[in-house]
Amino acid sequence: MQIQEILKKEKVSVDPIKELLYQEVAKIIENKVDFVIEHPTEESHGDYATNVAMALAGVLKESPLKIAQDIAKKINLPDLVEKIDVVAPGFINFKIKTDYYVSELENILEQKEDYGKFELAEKKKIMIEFGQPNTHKAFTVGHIKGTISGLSVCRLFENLGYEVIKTNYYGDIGMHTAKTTWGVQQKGLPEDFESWDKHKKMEFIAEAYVYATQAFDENEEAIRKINIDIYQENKTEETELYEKIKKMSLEHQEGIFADLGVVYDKQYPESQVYENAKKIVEENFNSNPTNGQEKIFVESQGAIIYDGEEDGLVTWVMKTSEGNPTYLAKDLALGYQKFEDYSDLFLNLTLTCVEQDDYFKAVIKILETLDEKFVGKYFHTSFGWLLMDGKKTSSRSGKNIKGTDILEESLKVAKTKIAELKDYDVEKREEISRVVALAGLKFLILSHDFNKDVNYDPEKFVDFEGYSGPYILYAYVRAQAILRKSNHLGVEHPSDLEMSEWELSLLKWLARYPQKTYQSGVEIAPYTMCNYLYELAQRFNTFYANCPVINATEEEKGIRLALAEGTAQVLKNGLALLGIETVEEM
RNA sequence: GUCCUUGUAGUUCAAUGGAUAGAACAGACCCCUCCUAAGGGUCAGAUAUAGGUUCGAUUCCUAUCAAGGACACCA
Repeated sequence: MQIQEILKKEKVSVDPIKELLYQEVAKIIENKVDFVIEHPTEESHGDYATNVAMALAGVLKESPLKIAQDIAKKINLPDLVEKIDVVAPGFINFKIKTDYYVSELENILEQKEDYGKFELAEKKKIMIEFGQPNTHKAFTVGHIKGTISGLSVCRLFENLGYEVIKTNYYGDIGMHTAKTTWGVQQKGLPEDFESWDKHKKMEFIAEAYVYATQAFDENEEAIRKINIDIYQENKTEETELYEKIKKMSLEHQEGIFADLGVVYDKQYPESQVYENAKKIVEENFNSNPTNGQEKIFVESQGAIIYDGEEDGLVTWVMKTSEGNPTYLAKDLALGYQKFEDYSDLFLNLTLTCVEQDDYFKAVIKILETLDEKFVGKYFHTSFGWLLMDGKKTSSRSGKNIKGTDILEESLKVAKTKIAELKDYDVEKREEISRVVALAGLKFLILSHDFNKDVNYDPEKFVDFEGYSGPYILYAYVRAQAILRKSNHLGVEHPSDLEMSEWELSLLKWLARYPQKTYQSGVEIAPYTMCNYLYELAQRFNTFYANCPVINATEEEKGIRLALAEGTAQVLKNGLALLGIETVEEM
């Protein structure tokens, strides 16, 4: 089963009107056929529509239009339906009273930051593992993407009502650490290294890794020795250096996580699961395949492997012929560790780049085979690459773009842009640039389906106009400006007053927020939230251009101010789900 | 070769099996005496190919083509 299906099993009320209409229609047709209540794409058709007549036409052998008319006549219309229409080829459209949407707007203003939050009957824990950088190596753009994506998934799950445990699993052991240690040793640490700034230090480390990788073939023996010393925790000059680099890497990473707004609840260093990984492989190693033991790992060419053929998978090495457990074995140990630390864990979700899809199929399959407690609990989801100019970057090539580069670049562009447009003092400019830059980068990354790659054009950087994070922030800022200048004292919304199309369009879209947060969460799809928020900002901007608020007549003013306030609130709530902060001016 | 993912305007992305396939950027125009023009408006422009399922397919199925990824001792 997919994790999405499990999440969808929780009974929560997402859209009460939809549920009401569904029940009423269902009563009439007596479960003869599946149908849906949906929002028509074209809003002039109505607020809700159903395809029930078309679906029923095949069963009843009658014209869908006639069936639709019958149903429309028979249906017991809820009070909040203003109008019902039947249209060719057989759609039944429902128009909802404006009063309902006004009352939903009241809910927004009352519930504020709690608007759109779901509550589950039982608080369940979900662990989300994301980020996973390696120490002794550059923090790549992929890690940036993973961290930003993971944070958003955490926020979305929290919004669904789960208790989320943010987890990081970082690679502080293995050949890459040995390579880097060797590389640094060869290059020699500069005298004044300690006084360098952390990014510059890290750059030096990353270069040492590239250098060692290129020189690996001629120096394999020396590097492998370092690797063994690290694994065996031998005290040598090299392992001391290894520890020093590790400490520095971790400080560096923590700084980046903080910049991105992530604070982990739990961190698992790979070195910590190493011993257990060994044990798991040994305990499940079938040394004599002919004795009928039901142990799943076997010997092959000096290594211990998992033969996944029966399960439709390939062969994976569990323990190298050198005797070290592989990353897969360590991931198994990590699984056990997670469930030991949190025995009441409802689900685990590991979020990585798409290249690990098949690998995690094996991890999960093996975990489920080894222990029943993992069945239906351990999941993996992936996201596509962050491409530079349509191409992948590699941490081995010299010309790679590091994670910190795109953070710095985005900040630089935001600063320039603000300096061009506004005359804020330095402190204010710094703070606004920081928020705007992150909004731009995060929105760019989150606005794509996880199955797809994201293109980052280093020339253009990210857009600050149109479909972008700053566009949404800007709408928020405009709404806040209105509220600041209106000295509003609570908001009154009358009214028998006929609303304009722009006001109605905004009002109705605001009410969609809860269902969009739900969809975005259960489908693990932050991009759905991006699309919603963009359209909200768009509708607000159109409203803004057509409906003066502060200079409106007294009777118009009530609802318009409420719309501005409601929009600001929903934008803020939605952006928070993406891990994006707001600013009051920009 | 086997398996997985993805093919929609010039470009980057949308569209729980539904009504006229939506946006943004780039292009051509228009709008600041009015709440921040990082904005609003107008025009032009797209479902890889061939079958199938369905009342209805961008969406589901099959094949082909194209791009990317995974596939034994690196993580």
